[in-house]
Amino acid sequence: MDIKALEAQQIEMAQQVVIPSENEGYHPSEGDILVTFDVQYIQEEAFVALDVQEWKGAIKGTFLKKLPTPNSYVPSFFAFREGPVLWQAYQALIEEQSIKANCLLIDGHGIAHPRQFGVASWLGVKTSLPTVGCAKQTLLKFHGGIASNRGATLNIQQNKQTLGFALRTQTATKPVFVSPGHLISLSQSVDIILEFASRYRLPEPIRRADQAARAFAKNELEEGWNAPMLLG
DNA sequence: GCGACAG
DNA sequence: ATCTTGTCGC
Repeated sequence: MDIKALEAQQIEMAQQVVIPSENEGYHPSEGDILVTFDVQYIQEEAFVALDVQEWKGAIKGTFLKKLPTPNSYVPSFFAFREGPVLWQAYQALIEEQSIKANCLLIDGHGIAHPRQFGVASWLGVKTSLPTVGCAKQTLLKFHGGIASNRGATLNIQQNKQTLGFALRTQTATKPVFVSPGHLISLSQSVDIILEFASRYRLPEPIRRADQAARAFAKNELEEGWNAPMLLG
């Protein structure tokens, strides 16, 4: 892959990202469909899991799709590897299951990225849907300590602009890194992640998608629609 | 120049 | 992401 071309494309697409102010943009309503993505890779095959859940409502199930991976992974250009695969899987969810999302949750970054364009922003621009990124590692350095209680946050800034937060989802566990991808505010992004991370460090939909993708990659689940997995 | 670098 | 078991702790 040509890094210069990717960089140009990244900067061009980043200009399309919209991050509303605190009181505007997407705010989940009861019954909204939230779709959460995760991927496992074997060689150049991507095993994608889409967890479907209603806001304040039922866990609907998981859609599984196997796809070829078009691009290799280049650090800070993760969106170009995983983004197209997430996009294809979401199109299949619409076409095969007639399910459309009100908001997408991505295992990765939104605008908390060196060029403000993580995979959540990529998918947001492609779908014109609100997206939230939640990552286990940060790409941007930040200073200061974060309080140890659940709900504590620390701003992740670049050029004095807040791009996301380190968020403690459980008392005395490592924080996760939350940032809006598109069409949602910083504070709403944190609220959604905190709401979903009621018991573990990672939000439950991400855990479900991760587990489903792993089982799918091991051939323990079949491609297509799967009823909700039991237990936690 | 060297190391670090979401998934 | 993946290569990899049991073990410790809440």
